[in-house]
Amino acid sequence: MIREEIKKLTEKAVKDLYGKEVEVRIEQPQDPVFGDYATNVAMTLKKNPQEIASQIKSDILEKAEVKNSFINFFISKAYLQKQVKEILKEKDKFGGLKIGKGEKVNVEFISANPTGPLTLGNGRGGFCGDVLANVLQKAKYKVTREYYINDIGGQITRLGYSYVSGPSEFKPYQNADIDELKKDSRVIRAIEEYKNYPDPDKGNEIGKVVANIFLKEKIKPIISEMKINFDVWFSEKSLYRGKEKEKIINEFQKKNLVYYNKEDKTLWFKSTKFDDDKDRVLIKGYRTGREETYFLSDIIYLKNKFKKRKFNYLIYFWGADHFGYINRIKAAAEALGFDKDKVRMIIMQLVRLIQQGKEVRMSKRTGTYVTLDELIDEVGLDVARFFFLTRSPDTHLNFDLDLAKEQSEKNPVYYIQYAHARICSILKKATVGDSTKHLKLEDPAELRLVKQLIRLPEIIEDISKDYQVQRLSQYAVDLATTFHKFYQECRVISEDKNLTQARLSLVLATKIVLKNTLDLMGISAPEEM
RNA sequence: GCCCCUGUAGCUCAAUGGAUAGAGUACUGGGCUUCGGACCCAGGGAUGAGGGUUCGACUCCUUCCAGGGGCACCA
Repeated sequence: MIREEIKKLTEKAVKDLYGKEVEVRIEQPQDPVFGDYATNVAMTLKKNPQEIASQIKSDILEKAEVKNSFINFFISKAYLQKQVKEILKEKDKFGGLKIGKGEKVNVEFISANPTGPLTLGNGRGGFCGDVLANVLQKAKYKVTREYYINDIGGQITRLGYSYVSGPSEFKPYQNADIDELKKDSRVIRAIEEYKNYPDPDKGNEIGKVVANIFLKEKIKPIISEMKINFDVWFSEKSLYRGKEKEKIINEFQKKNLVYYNKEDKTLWFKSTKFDDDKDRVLIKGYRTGREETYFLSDIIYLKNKFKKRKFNYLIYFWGADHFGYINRIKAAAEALGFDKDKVRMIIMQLVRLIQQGKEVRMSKRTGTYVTLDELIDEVGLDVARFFFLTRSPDTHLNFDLDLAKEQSEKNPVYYIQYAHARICSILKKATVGDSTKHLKLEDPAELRLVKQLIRLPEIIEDISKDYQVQRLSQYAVDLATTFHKFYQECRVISEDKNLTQARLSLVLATKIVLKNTLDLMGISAPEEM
């Protein structure tokens, strides 16, 4: 990676001159007159930039020039020409890094309750989670994509009751698919059983039957339509099969981190010892039904991930409504002796539905209900993915289906795909020869394109560090733009055989990088459009 | 009341504390006898308001204004 190499060169120069070990930051200037890469190290060290610049010598650089106290680096042609060959050699491996060192990462996302269809918010978290997982994999982390199924608890019980006493018992998804599922023989059987033995817990049984059907027949198909492959579907219920619950409570007792309230028979975890606002209940008291809180499940789950399955990092994609949960989960991690900094939550701001300029609440009855599969049907998967992937998680997303439909034809994703199709069309007209020979690439448009190509590993590195997935779509657009400009400036197939071969190699390299980028985003790279 | 997020061009969004704040879209005007015009080129337009830190602030701190989310023995 060129940025890495420049960084090392600069750090060495600083060390040789001043005997200091410093971490140098290499950035990319917006204006090309300031070079391809630049550093402000002279300013931060309060040293003479010219002195440092003169100390840096390498054939990867054409020059290192000082302007406004920055040191500006210009990459040499020879280096760029060589990089094209590298890309052709690495093919789909290009962009890959080793920084993950094979460490295990668990990325948990969507994890929607199996009590209703997937929403736009689930789509947002789903696509971002999936793409982050792809990127981390590319950076040599061992990634597990995981879906946590809430198949136990109040939601499920209420869902079950809604089949017995009508939809009003289950507000969030009134009418949603209830009539359809009421005709299902499995559901009918569960309802019959309930009627024969009207045990309060049976509501839970019906709920479980419905939830299972929902998961299998509604959620999983949409997820495969989203082109997301989960490695693990983890059942919350399964957490209670062994003795983990008791073990954890014992451990907390030994560490004096729990207390029991006799009056209402609740067991509390002292999360205030770890930066949480208040203590949290682990075992519920006066309510009927289940005694464990969701929080307790999550503690068992966390331990399962860290201890039993030996993950090095846990990443959670949550909606903003789960914000308050961060501290208590981190508190639990600390209490169990894990490093809380290895538990990372990515909070996605909520998606609101807008119609005719006003926010509307989801409701099937009023016809203002947009589900994820509806969106994908309407605009296509590539557009849907790109739509969510361009926005930073912090953006409060106002979703207007009419606007999305109207703009889908102009979506930048087509601009990127068009570049790919154009490349394929050129490559059909000629054969790329021996690319190990010297590639005579000298035109500014050619060199700009190569510089853009070799940024992919840098993007992977940046995303692996800060999880800002939107960098990737940003990059894809930049790359497509640079290619289209190159295409405008330089004719690929011409009388000049050497030049044609050099340019064909460059075009093929661009195809590889573009395809790798689109693959990471889960977006198709069409040969023709 | 306390905690978190947001406010950038008409609209939708970018910008690891860096140099002249970038794209798309919309609008205006140009460019194909040549590899795909779903393209390219040019133009006007923006950091909510005030203080502060810094050589340097959309970015960090602070006050205010506006919007969203959270503050459960729900998930």
